[in-house]
Amino acid sequence: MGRPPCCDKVGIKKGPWTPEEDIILVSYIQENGPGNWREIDGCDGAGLMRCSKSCRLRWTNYLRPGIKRGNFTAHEEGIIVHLQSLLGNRWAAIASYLPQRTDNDIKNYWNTHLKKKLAASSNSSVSKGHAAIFADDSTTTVVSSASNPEVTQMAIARRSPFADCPSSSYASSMDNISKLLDGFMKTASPSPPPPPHHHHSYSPAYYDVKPVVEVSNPMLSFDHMSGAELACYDGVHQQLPTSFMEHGRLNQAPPLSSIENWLFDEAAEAEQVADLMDLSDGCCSVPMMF
DNA sequence: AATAATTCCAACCGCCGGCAA
DNA sequence: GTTGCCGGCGGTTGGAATTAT
Repeated sequence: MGRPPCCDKVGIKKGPWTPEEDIILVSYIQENGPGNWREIDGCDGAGLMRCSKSCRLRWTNYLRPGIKRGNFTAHEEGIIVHLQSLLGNRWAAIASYLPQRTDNDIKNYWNTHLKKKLAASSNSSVSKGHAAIFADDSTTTVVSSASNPEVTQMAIARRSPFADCPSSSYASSMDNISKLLDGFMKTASPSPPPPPHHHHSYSPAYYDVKPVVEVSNPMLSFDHMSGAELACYDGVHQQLPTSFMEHGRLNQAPPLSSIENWLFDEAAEAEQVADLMDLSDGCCSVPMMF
């Protein structure tokens, strides 16, 4: 016998999320923290007629803290290209090196941009051992694709259970949510967004209410006494969940292995080259090597 | 201005491993 | 030990947005 069955699929909503649903989901996670997806779905607590899977996806790919949206930088592009050559299509593993980007984002970017560039430049390959990057009209492309098991394992190991809580600051997502709320308030009736549901008890361990010491961002502050980042929800400053703290920017990344150092050193090198190319008005006839 | 083609990306689907009952 | 759910992952798709004709 396994676990009791999840809710049936009758009445489960699909398709694009509405601002109202986002608000409800954010409110629920604000109360309960990410991870209790089983309890979110349509037959239970949050009041969303969405399956837990859909909620998790919406959170991890769109609403979660620290997500950076918009164009990829040359640096990010270089890292993706480089790691893809080493790891293959292990988007989650690649995303662990770009905490501000979701695996879905990286996958989309690869499929819509980088793959084409790879195809376009595959005729003229230059290698440096395992991978070669080219510059063609302001872009970079990888050519070879030798898989490296050591790097693969390393990347997988980096994908911690808290990988959904990125090593970037909470602010960018608070910004996301702020924008979301702003957009919602503009379109919604004068009545406020639905209040958080309280089907689950408030957990002091998860959201400790702390006095605010310093506020540099309307939605984010910092408690020097505890070293905790405080998020402002509903006008109340609350300490971010432990998972956020452990993997937030306050937490230093684990020591890099030589291979990781190598990856980032070369990525940084690529960025410098890209910057130089930007300065030279996009003249990219010079091959860029990793 | 209208239509077609292309691009982009949010969301869904199916599979798998881990784990709870 | 077995069963079946949950969470995570990668592949795929549908439709909105953008660009080209």
